[in-house]
Amino acid sequence: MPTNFSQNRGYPVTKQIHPDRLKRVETLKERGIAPFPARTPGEPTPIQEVLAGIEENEGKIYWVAGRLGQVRDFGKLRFSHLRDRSGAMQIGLQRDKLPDFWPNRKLLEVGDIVAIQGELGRTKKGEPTIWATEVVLLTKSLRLPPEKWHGLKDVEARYRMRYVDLFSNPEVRDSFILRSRVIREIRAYFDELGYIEVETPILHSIPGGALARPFITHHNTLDIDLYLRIAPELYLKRLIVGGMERVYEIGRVFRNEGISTRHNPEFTMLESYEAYADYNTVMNRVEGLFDRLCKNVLGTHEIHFREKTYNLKPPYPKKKYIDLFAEYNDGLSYFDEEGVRARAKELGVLKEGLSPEKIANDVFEATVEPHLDGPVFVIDYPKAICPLSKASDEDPKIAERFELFLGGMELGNAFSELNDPVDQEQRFEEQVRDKDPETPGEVDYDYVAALEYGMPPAGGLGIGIDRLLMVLSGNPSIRDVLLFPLLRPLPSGEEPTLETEESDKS
RNA sequence: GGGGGCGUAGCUCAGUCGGUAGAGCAACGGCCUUUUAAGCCGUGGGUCGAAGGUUCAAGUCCUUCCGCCCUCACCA
Repeated sequence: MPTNFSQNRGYPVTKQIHPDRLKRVETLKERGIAPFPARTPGEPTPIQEVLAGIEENEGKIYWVAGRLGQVRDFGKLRFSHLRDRSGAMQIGLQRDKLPDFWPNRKLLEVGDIVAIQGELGRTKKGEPTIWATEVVLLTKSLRLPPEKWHGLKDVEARYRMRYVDLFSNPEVRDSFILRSRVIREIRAYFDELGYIEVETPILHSIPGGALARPFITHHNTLDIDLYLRIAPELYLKRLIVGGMERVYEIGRVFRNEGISTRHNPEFTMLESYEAYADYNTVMNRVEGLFDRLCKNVLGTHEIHFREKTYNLKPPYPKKKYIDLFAEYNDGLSYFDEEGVRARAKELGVLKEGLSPEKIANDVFEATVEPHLDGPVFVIDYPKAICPLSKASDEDPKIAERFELFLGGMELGNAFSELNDPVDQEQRFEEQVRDKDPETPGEVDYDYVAALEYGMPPAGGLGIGIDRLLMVLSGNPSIRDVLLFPLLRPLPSGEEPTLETEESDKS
């Protein structure tokens, strides 16, 4: 009962070891065939390559290696498919071509990893086939694979046993190949703009750069608590102070918060900072990046996500936060404290003890965000809710900040970076006075010191890579773009030994 | 944390009004040299997520618990 993960009786899947397969391991050994040999014979050719050259290469000899599919047995002839990382193709085993192997043919079965040497040809119906002249078992599979036609559907089993999901549902692998290509293309984009890719600490002594509860850990030798980073922001801006001028980091951040279709406690963030730029520059960068991803990776600007279609051809509309606020709240002014308060109460989002700006922002999130399918830049946020953003030269109440919405989700956050050390220090100290558990408990004075040396005007960007991939790949849940999403661990228990297994069966 | 849904064979799923636990694929034993969800003959396989309760009788009804999914809340 492998997918009855919930039953409280220890390791859940050992029962899947198939007794007949264990016996076949013994038979193999008796016949002098290693079930888990160290060496792979020949040099396997990727199946995709074999198939691509079939017209000119028919009759040539190839080694291919991969996982064996279901066997179709005709007595003196057996067909199966073989799948490797690049694709799948048919192999044909004929008694007359495999006199030595033939008595052992039934020791090889679906799920085993094998290498096959043989001549590339076709069947009577034209199916490209390698007619084996050598068959070498590389790894015996002890568990029954999921059903050939439906694959593995049970979502919990798919996430917990992604290794099975990947080989039994080939389209899953495609999502992760897409992920790899998108990230490579992001790097190429920033590299070509002269950005330097950097790696900054993940263990922080003061969590900062975002508002979120951190994970706490402990360093034994120093005997101090450390925090897994909630954002790389403050370190990256130190590099701007240091004169690196254009830097980006793609890395994991950790937030000790809820899990949902849009949230995983660890996720991948892109952050970039560019000196002598402002948030307008950054909007151009985002458009350039998305345009490039569409052209070079997807081959289209039209994407489908959660039953809706989006066009990612730039430019994207820019809408002012204040205007959107009024638009979806009957013309109510963001700055009308009493009106906003009443509206929050009416919506049921009013919480006591919050600043007027935060109340207003809750109203914004309740009334405006559901309508932001995007792509759209929401620009010019009230400065009071943007502690790391620079105020507009024209209007000191407005911060030069934008958030990017796409697919109804907040995908990115960016601003003209606040580089006034006095202003920054005051804002940090206000945060510390606030007893909100998500605000830092300590001012990062070292970061303030960095600003005191002088940080050039800069535009910074943060994009949630996983959410971006959800939209680009059309997967509605963040778990489908994470190879190993966080699930509650199974109850620990004694894993039965194989001997126990056998005696259980008898 | 609230609400809703789900959990039955290795996998995918049925299971009516409470009345002996089902199918397809997979597995096991055979036959077959052109199949590709191969076909044909035969066989085995279940603590129905767990515990408790109601009942003559529970996969089915009730309670509690476990896990997963969706949703709301939360979420720079």
